Amino acid sequence: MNLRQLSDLLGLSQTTVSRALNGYPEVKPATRARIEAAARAHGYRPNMRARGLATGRAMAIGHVIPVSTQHEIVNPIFADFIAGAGETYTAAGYDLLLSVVPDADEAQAYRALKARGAVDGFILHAPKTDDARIRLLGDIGLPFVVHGRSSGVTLDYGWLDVDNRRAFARATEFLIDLGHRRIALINGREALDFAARRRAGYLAALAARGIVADPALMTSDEMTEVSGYRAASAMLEAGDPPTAFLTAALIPAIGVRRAIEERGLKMGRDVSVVTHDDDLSYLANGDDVPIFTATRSSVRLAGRLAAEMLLARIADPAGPAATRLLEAELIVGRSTGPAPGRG
Amino acid sequence: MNLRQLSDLLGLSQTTVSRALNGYPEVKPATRARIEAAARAHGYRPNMRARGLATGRAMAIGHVIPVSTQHEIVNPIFADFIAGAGETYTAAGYDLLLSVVPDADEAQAYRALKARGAVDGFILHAPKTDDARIRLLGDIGLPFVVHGRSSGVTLDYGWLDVDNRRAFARATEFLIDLGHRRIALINGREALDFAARRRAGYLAALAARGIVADPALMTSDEMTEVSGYRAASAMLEAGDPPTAFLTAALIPAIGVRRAIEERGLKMGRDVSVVTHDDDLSYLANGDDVPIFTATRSSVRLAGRLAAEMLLARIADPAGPAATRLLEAELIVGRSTGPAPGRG
DNA sequence: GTCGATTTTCAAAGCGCTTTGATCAACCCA
DNA sequence: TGGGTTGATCAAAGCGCTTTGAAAATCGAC
Repeated sequence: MNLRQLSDLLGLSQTTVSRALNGYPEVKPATRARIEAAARAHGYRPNMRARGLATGRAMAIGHVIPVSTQHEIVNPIFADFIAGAGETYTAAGYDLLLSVVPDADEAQAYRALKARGAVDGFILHAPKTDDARIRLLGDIGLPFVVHGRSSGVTLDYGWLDVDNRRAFARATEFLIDLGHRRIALINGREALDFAARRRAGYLAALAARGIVADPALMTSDEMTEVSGYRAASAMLEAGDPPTAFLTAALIPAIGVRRAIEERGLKMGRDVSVVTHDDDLSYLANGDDVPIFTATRSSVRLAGRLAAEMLLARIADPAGPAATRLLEAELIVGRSTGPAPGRG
Repeated sequence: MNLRQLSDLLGLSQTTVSRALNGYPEVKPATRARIEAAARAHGYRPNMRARGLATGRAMAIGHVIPVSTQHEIVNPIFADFIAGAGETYTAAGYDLLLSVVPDADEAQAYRALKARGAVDGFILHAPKTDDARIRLLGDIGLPFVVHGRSSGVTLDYGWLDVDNRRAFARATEFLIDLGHRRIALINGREALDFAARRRAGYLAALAARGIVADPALMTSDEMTEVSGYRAASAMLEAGDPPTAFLTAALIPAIGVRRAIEERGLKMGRDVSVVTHDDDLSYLANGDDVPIFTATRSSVRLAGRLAAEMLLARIADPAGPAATRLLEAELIVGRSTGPAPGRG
């Protein structure tokens, strides 16, 4: 059923039917009611391509996911973010267009989406320090919001981020307060902006308490179980091992726990662990009492909020881009305790 | 840059330019080359809405993700599947349209996508036993492929599935061969078809060896770390605890390991664990030697293959729907060993 | 009843593309 | 030299919608 058929059926012009359905005021209430009833009865839905062609709007938001043999951006965090953003889009009548591309083609993918008129805006994931994609999106000219920030980019752009620096500084202070001095940082890849900020927070907190950072206690890698396990294993085997670990996500934290327990040590007693927790729906950090002490910030909520910011900007592209900084909470679980020998 | 501008620029008609770019034969090679060069130089890309309107094809595939307060389908498996399917779509010039809807609206979401002409086909995720959505999609009339199967649905439909029954039967036999008799099944929600099949495989293997299944050793729940932990904890505390666990995914298996080690037991020595492993990119089951003995089948590959099947069907909708059954491999890791007392 | 103002409805153009049917030029063979 | 083919290009219609500008219907006041 298309607009012409519907309007023929009603004995009205397409104009009137279109206006009635789109809420324009110049339609007699009785007529509007009749039209709406007929539309509902016949399950009429405007063809989105035709409408898009006429209005110039795609009613869709683009998310470009680069896949690489090197790094995995297809991670669980992404799934929850998408779910959050998707809820917002659906409620607002927007679709979510996912473009999975080899990472070498990422820039092309953004350009193509714009040139084909496929989307009205973008969300940019996992920004790196001084991320060239932000400038690219600026050039392209469609509204966009960055999930995270990118130090070094001077452009005015919209973003939504967690205060990663603060979160990791607080986590580090928390461990120092428990008497820990040998605190390891198992970080994500520090080319990623959020990882660099976390490291800065960690270093600042150590420095503030007069603790000299030990390069041997800092690693930066993909956030997988195995990388957490490997890094922690190596550090625990070395002389003067850490008494506490700070990890970038729950999954590497699970690897760290494996390394700890494999050595007959007990997490929370012999070795403490604090992780960042993205509050993923299917990977809860325990229930009543969290397994891991963590800096927590819901990535799903971030998705919802970022989507709202983007839709707002699409609706009104004027003015400076909005930014929003979320605070992570520090939740105490069973993975931390006083440094050994300080009971 | 649109088609008219490009053809004006070249002094040709839109017809000729369109034909040249779409590979039709009735264009002089020299002209075609000139057109292609100009198109490339100006970054011309056909507006997908206009093209879709003219051709009647959306060049997009719909994935509907129901979100619920009850169950989490937004799971890590989904992310990897999407990544696999997305690669195929991109290579074929298709887009991936993700629709995140409250689960009560799922049927409406499919209908709306069709009515709005937004997609050329669907992939259906996580089918339940006798899943009504399959009939719905049949009614709707757009091609679709189910990731999984649905017992009880008589309709002829396309699907791609892992032989879950066989996989879990083999895993169970493997444990029996190691001397285990008290084998627990920590299953996914058995309303989901794949979970029901796994249970059937497990029960069949026990029965074949004359072992009476114990209802106290079978649970069925969301596949989270916590649910794995809880189920395993309860069973280990009870009288006559299991000596081996079979879990539905890596994440609950991690919960099971936590329960085991929390009791001072050692996984692989005191208690064995076999899990299904979807071979997720960011949640590898160890590296050289797997952490968990597992039935492994790449969900990302499944995504790629399912997408190929769907695109093939869109290209040629005639004939019976294709189906494909993948075999899971049984890989031996460090989480299994002889039943205690049989060393 | 009439006239101007206000509602309400309509016809038609246009969004950017594909595709049908026609035109025009070039070619071949009788 | 002319008519039938073939090859290359074009003008125009149409996809289903929104939106502009005009027309028709209704209304209020005299």
